[in-house]
Amino acid sequence: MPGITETVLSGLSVEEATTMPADEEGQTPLGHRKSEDFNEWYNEVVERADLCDKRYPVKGLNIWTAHGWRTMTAIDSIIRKEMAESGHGEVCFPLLVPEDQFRKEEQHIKGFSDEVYWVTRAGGNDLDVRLLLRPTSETAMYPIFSLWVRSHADLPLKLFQIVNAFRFDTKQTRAFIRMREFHFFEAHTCHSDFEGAERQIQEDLHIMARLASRLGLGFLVFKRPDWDKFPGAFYSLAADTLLPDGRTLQIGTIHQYRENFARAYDIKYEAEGGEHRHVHQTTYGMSERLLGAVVAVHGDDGGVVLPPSIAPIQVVVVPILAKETREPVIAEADAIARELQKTGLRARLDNRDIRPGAKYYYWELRGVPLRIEIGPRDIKEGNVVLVRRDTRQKATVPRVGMMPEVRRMLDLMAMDMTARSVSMLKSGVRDIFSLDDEHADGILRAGWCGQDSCGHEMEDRLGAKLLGTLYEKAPYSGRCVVCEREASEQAHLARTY
RNA sequence: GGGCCCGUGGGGUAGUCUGGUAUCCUUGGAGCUUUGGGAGCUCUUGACCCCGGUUCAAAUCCGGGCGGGCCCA
Repeated sequence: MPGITETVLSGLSVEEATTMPADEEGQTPLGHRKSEDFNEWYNEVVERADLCDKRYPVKGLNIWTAHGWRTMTAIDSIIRKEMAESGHGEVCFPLLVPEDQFRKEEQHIKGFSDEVYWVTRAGGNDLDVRLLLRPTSETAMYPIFSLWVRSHADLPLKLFQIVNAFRFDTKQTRAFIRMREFHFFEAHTCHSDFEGAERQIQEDLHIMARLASRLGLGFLVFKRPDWDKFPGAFYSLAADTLLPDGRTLQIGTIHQYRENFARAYDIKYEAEGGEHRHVHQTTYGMSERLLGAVVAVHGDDGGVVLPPSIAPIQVVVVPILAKETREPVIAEADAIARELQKTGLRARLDNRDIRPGAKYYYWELRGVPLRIEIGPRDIKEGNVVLVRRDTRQKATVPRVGMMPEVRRMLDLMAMDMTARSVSMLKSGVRDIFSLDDEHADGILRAGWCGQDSCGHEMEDRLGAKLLGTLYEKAPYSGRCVVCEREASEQAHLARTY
């Protein structure tokens, strides 16, 4: 990546990038280093970067702060745009689901009943029909879908909502990654046949790819093993990204339901020939984990690093003030900020009365992609200083015509972030040929005959979860690491979040 | 599911064993001053998770509750 940057910035004055703002004693702005203690680093950075407040007195429920929420809703905006372009309508169903409605699809109940929150009383009386807080909205939506879908002309039905959902997860909670109340995107579609649903899944995968690219996240799509598919699904696909500690994080899921839910909820249409058929359904789910992944993958010892696409502030202008040159410098910095805003960038002037260095640390912690410094010296020379957040590379560029340079640097940063994440993912995949092989953290790849029993054996012996087989299959011929029968696929395993 | 640890200003902590004035850092507020990578000084706001017990006296000891963290399966 330095190669790319140097090429593009050639002709400009580029200073050596300072890798990390460690002081002489080696102290970093945060109390923990990402490379040494990822867990502590993550827990500290989400709060210090002002993305959330974890002091709400209920475990697993955090507060979205203004900065965190703007970042999350920026991700939502990308999703909404994708939904609009692919012909999905946005809806918003109620949070509460009546118990009897919930109980209609057997596998689905089995999968979720241990995790649901119940509302059993209201206004001092016990409820006749208990209500539950949606853990996902199939059971809220599908009885209504059966009213909405009447004929083939109503299909495909493509809807989505972005709402909060609740799951009483007993595992350790973690900001954005495992919450009991979480910010949830769910698309639900109905199709006249299986092929229609399959085409929908292809569209979802393309959306996943574009979104991940905008977030600078590398990912792999797996077909989950049967025992790990979504409760009620015919099959499940999942997008997993790799975090720096070698564990994977599921950031998106796509499910083929076939007619499973349609039968349980009686969602039928009249076909052109007059006969009545059940619809085929799919769902596509993502959550605030997208933000968690961005923080975990891109952050460094100085704080969060946000991709320009979702940064609430993309460029911060820091004036270098001195007593006698104060007014002209602020005026110039303000002019720059306004110009940036006119070109459509989210820019902000920081004219607080604190030292510039303090501002650098402050905005770096919050992940602002680009900083512009302007002081008396720059004004005299007709320059400004641009500083990238990810590499901390500084470039001095002429004040006249700086706007294209700002754009270019943001674009470069976005591309480099994606490239780094993809390369980290690639280098994190390792082949093993025996269950006794020493193996590092990361994604382990091993020949698999496809039998459940061999899959479980791998999980047990390797202490990892079977993510599944790659959805886009690479040709493979080898032997199952457990039973040594011929294998035409590779199982992928990892410790997961 | 099993085990371990911990609750002290907004955040991080000392004090708890051995009961008696609650420590330090940071943050917040005011002022002076300073500004090309976290400046300094002065003043200032702010805390012992809850309930009960023992005691002249409880952050400290005892019991219960609630909350939180970590490890293993």
